[in-house]
Amino acid sequence: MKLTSKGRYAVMALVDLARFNNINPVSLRDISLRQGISLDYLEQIFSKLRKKEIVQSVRGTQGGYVLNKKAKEIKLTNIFDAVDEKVKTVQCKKDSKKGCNGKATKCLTHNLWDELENHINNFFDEKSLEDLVKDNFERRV
Amino acid sequence: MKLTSKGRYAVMALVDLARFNNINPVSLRDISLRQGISLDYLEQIFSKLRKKEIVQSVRGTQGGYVLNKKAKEIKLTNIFDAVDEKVKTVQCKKDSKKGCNGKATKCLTHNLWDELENHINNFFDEKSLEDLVKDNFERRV
DNA sequence: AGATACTTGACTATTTTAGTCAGGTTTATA
DNA sequence: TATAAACCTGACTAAAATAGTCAAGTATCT
Repeated sequence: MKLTSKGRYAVMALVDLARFNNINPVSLRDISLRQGISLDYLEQIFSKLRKKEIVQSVRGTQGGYVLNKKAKEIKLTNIFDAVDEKVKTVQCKKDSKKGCNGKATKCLTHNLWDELENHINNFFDEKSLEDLVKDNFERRV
Repeated sequence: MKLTSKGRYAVMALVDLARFNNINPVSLRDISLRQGISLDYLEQIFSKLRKKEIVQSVRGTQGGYVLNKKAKEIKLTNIFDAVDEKVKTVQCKKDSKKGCNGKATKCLTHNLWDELENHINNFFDEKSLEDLVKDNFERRV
């Protein structure tokens, strides 16, 4: 089980963005330079973040991106969701009423994966962008 | 982020094994049939489980596998570890003394991924094979 | 007008996953 | 002792996912 770069980059970029947010739109170019992430890749990522209304874009010179909500209201869940980084533990198809994979009963470990999924999602639900920025600021002092 | 089949299969197979453990060695063929996992793939998985001393093999006719420890003492951590299913969140190389990726400071989200890793591992550390077998038995009653 | 920066979609190399396949070795039992 | 059940090992591979790149725009500030 591995977290993908896309998810990590999205979070890194948003933390970077959040730190400068109050002043001006932040250009992807700046984020790219500061965080060492390819500009083209960032564009893909921000396109998704925009569609999910996590950021707003400002076109033209001096343009860039701005948070679309307060940092406090942006949870990790939202970010991962936007870039299609879902936690997925169970493959069992749920269409058959009670069982997994067409069998009559749930597979031996069905509940386990459900629990795990909840456990991880709880973590993501609780952490907000604001938390991350704060944590970062404090470490630096 | 996705759990791979190898990890899921390993856990499923061990739960299956644990249920019959007290009587006789359980053959992979039986597990394969009951759980719908390819025999060849199971062999790969059990080879790893054996090397990490989670199971013991009994060769020859009527042979199979037996748990090498009490179900209570086998934690999910051990299982995932054995089949190389580690939770890996951070890519940052740790060799540079304080920073990530050769930079002077930790990357903006370093602590976050560490926390997440711990959060997930806590879950794995606490769940034992026994818990899973019990949970399964209770559901069935 | 020109530069900056967003926007979109197609393309691709690499890696990982999820197995398969082939050819063993060991041992209980008929 | 022959044979079949079952473990054991390593090499191979198709398919999917990942991590990007590339190209060709469009919008807007100065």
